[in-house]
Amino acid sequence: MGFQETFKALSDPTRREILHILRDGAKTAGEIGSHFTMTGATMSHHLAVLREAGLVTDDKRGKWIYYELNLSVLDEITGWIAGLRGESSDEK
Amino acid sequence: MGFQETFKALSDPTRREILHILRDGAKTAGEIGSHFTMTGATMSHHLAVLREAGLVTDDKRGKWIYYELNLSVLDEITGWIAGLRGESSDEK
DNA sequence: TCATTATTTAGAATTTCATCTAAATATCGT
DNA sequence: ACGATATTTAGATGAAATTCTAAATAATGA
Repeated sequence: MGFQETFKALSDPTRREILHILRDGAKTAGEIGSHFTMTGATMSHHLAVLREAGLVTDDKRGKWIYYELNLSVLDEITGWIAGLRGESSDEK
Repeated sequence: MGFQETFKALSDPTRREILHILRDGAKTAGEIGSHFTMTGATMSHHLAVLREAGLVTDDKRGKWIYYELNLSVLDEITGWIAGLRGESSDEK
């Protein structure tokens, strides 16, 4: 994983909004997509970026794939930021 | 400003390392650049991106331009992440 | 004022990214 | 097995980002 993929994933407004939508629980790709005007293929791409960054997990149940927020990666981000404040940290 | 520029700025490893280098105080563009192999022009570009995102401030003193970390923007990031944990926040 | 040093700006080359359309895969219900 | 639905994959396109070289700007010191 690493900060590279995480920050890249967070650098797109659509993807940040997706995370926001997932605050109150898992949703299917379709439900998430219904908040946007882009095609399903584009949504699928964004969800893949978020998944590869570890920011969401996916869970296939029958016909649907449920996406859910994964907060632990965000903890690493807050940790990295804390490291900038003096507690010396190694990660770049 | 806004999250767009901030996350974009943080999504590049060189720029994250620059922030790290600035942990222990302001440094000139040249001092910062000496940690990397890229040209001064490229460094200047990265510093401009960080400045536009509000992550650093610059202070011209004679021949040199000192760059310094600005932590307040990073507070907004931690706030945004906290908002993902339930405290409903509006920003995307 | 002239040469030198520090840094930025301009413009070009290459790569990466967001998005689309079309096609593929998988599952469900009949 | 068939048709409909949910989602992904493949391939293309245009826009944005990173990096470079070369030129410009600004400040210093002789």
